[in-house]
Amino acid sequence: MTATRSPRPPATEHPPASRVQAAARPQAKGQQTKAAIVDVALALASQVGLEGLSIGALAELMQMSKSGVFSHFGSREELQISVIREYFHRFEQEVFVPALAQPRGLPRVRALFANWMKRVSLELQSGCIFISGAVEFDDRPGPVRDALATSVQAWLAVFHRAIVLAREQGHLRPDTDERQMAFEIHGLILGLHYEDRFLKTPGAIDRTLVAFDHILQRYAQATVSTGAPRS
Amino acid sequence: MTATRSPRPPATEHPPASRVQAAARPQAKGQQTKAAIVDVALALASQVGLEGLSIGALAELMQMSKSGVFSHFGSREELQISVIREYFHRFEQEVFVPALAQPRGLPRVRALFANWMKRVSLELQSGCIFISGAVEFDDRPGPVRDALATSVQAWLAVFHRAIVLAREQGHLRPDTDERQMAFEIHGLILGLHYEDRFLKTPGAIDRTLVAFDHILQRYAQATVSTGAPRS
DNA sequence: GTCAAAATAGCACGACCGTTCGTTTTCTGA
DNA sequence: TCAGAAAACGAACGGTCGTGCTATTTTGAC
Repeated sequence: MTATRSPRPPATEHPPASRVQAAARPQAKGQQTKAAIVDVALALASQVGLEGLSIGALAELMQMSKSGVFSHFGSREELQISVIREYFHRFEQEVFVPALAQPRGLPRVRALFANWMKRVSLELQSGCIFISGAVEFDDRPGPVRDALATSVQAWLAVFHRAIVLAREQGHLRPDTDERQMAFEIHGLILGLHYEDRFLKTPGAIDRTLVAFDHILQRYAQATVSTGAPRS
Repeated sequence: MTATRSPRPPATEHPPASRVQAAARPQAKGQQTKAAIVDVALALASQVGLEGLSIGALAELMQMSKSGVFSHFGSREELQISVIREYFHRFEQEVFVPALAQPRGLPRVRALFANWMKRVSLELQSGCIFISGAVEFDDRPGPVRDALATSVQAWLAVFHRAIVLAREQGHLRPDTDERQMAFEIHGLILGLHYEDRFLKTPGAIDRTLVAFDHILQRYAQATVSTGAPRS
């Protein structure tokens, strides 16, 4: 409580200058350890949730002392926020970046959706923090919730942008309400997460694909190919 | 899924015979207290989740001792299961039962959906345990998870049944895949919960209503009125 | 009013929680 | 090589957790 100063360990934050010999001395020991902790913490939080993430359990997995782990973050909240940032980064790398290989428009939207599905279904054994976190923090204000909401909104904005591009490319009907379409697709992802991961409904993935097609059929410009030939 | 019979536990447990003078001696003191505890526990769990539900906090709210609360359940898991059963019961009373006033078919489906939306959106300040619980227990096997899944599946089966009736009434296209339709609507509810309750996206309710209309337009029998004139 | 049974209280337990702090080890750069 | 800094440790604190146990109180039927 006192702690008016908070010495602010530089987190990852800004790697100030250094950067020089790059490969040779990639980062100080501390940063390296911290990254390893966040890595394990993310895996742990994917199983037990951000709220279930405990420093003791994390220390055991890391074969470190509790205080050793703790000192890298200064508080549990900061650890949670680090995990959220890391998850966002991976989400970008594994969902967004690969989809850029597809041309603007419906093909890219399809790729984004397919990658997104993978992140959420049982294919990955680990859960989606953006979904579990939303439930855990939906009426618990604070910096963790803020970080989570910011990350999610950033991703949703990216997806929305891809839809806008698809309309501009003429792949979607000119009167398409892109936000409405994004909302409907987001619902599909949440449905997939629920039915596949919790209820383990057989065929949930296929249902999601069919539903996605239904949405596309509604919004797609009839005279133009919707992109993927079959697959 | 299994649940060939569903023995229908009458809420609290078995009030074996008694039942006789009904109104005069409604229930033993213990049952009464237990019901009051479950009532408060449900409200608490709606805010902090089933995992966040703690006997200590509950005892304080009840102005009872921890052991006094505890002895009614024998374990925390049993408390959680009691809460789930109570939530299911209220869900039935507030979502399902009122919709029976509507005639079979699309009108009843619409009513079910409208009541379901209310349960999930911010109108009620308390969260939906079927949704938060799914995330908390999606990879945590055990009796609590089982109770939760059973309740959810029972409700989804009811909703599915209403759709089947709607098709049989000729309100939906004869080739309607009722499970697919139910899946898509379930996704809408989850989307509403996420965007309204967590992201607080403005207009989430309207987006949900529009999306519901889109689904109806896809599946509805074109030659027949879809039921509700406007509302 | 009596008395057994049911309900509740009180207390203690071991475990784990996040956090603090002083010490010790390890790393790093000149 | 060696000092200074960074990192990790270890023990402890005050809490809360679920759960046993034994008293004590309350209840309800006779």
